[in-house]
Amino acid sequence: MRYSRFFIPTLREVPAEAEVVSHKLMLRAGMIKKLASGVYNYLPLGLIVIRKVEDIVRRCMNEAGAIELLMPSVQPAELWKESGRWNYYGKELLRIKDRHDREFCYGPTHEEVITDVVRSFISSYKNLPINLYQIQTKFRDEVRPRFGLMRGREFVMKDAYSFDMDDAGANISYENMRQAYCRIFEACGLKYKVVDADTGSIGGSFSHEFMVLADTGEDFVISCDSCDYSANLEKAVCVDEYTKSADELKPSEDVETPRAKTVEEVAAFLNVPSASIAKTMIVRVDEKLVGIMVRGDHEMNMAKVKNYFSATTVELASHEEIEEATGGPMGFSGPVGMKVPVYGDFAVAAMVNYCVGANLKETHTLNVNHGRDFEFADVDDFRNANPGDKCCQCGGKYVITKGIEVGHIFKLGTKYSASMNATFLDNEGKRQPFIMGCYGIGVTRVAASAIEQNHDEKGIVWPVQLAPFKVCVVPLAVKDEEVMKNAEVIYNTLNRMGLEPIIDDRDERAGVKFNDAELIGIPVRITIGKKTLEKGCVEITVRKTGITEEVPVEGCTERAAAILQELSQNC
RNA sequence: CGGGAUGUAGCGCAGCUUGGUAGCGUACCUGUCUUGGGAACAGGUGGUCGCAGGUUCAAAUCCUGUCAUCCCGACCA
Repeated sequence: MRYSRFFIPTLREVPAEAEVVSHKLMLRAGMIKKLASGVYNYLPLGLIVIRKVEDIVRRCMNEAGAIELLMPSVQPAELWKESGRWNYYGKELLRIKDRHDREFCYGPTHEEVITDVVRSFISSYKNLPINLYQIQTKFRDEVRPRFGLMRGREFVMKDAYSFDMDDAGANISYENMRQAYCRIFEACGLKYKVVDADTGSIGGSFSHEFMVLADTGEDFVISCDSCDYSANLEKAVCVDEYTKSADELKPSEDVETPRAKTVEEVAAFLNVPSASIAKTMIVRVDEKLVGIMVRGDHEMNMAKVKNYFSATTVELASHEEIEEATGGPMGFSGPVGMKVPVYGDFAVAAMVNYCVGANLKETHTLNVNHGRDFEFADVDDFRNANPGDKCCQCGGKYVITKGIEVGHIFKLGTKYSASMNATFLDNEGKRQPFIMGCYGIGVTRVAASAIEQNHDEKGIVWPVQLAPFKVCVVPLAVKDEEVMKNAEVIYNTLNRMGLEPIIDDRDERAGVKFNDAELIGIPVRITIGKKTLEKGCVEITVRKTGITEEVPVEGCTERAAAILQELSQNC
């Protein structure tokens, strides 16, 4: 590629809209351009990188025996009504109508469509298992798109769906995908972690997430410091490690706590540790209101609540609902006299003589005790894990790191095949629903997270595998015949060697070219200047280390190849 | 959806308090000169100041509404 004939609109300054590194650098490097909130143009340089990710994904998926197809991005409402998700999916589903007023949606995922395809054509166990995938643009009307490609509304995703005749087969398909995913992220040169995950609204029985570790990640990964357990925050199990204090129960008393609503405010006002306070959150589980109590220094985990009640929706109650449930205003809820059932976290169940809201304006009650003042409907794990908590597998300690979810695999079971009547005949001639799995990779998000993980103050430092160009040939004096002649020879040789070079043939000053090459993150730069050429040499600079070496013109391309080889192995 | 903020040239920003010819840097174009780390000089192109109302002789500036974007939170295969 010739730089002068290509289209890389780099920016010297960061557009004000960008907050995180990958977003800033993608804008500055001329990879993307925003069209609307969460909707981006993929400019040529960005597209090359996205295609690289797609190629790796495609290769690994094919090797794993999956078969590519392409489904429509616009889907009829009927299929979604059939699976029950038309109502369930909520506002994230972009619903549209055609000219005949028929309802459609822009596909956020394709379980319905693939199930429809498979039930139409596969009716015998002899054709199973099968794993079909596509790489396609999705649209999810996110409440708050942010961070550029990291959380866009429109994005490119690889989604695969497996169909098996029985549970054992489905487990094999799942494991097969898990391994394929590891190969994919390794091939992309990313540092990642596989974690236990909640199944969320896609449903199903178990699930793993693939997290790229980066400080700017939106997800928290809980892992154990002494075994291989890791899970996302929603899922990470908090064990009941508490022993109830044998302290004598004190009589309870109401105290006024003016203007103190939050646990921190109450703790500060009463001058007690927040761990001696129990907060009571009113949540709406489907249509029912319940109270959930967690220790003041803990956070309630909505996913755990949702799973405990096997609910479809769990939301924090509105102010009106809180008054309805407690008879008191928001901020002062407590379990005593509550009109709805109260559930306690393990940690609360071990507390004695604790402080709770009194269900009265600006009042809390001290020395409350369950068993005496109120009863729990049940006790379970309802909170987020904290660093230092006991590992649920080995008793080690949890540590917390940030990650970006780039892949998610689910074992779906018969969720869709049952609701959509997708069946086959088994070897006894009996009709059975397919056992399904689904497997997603955020292709555009992989590109963004690669930048989060690989950058410095000068710009992007692409892993060789994802670099839009592998070598940047920089002739310093475009008008110098000797320099240009050598640059062209080197460039052509690199091209023949398949090293995907770009030659910066622009009539720009050295600084401009160096800065752009560094910004867009080309792994290896070959600099051809008059001075070094007089010695029969060129310079090779490695983007990642910044180290420059002088090598003879003869053999400089082989040296570049060797460096690239080494770089891709170190990833 | 709750809270906060911002919309002025491709990008980054000033001007608004106290209404009176729309500015700076960068990018872009032309020329001279320069050429190993974002050169210099000279000249130039480009904006109905987000949009719609209102107040006023006069609105980027004041008022009302609206739209868009961003941040925090809630939510999220």
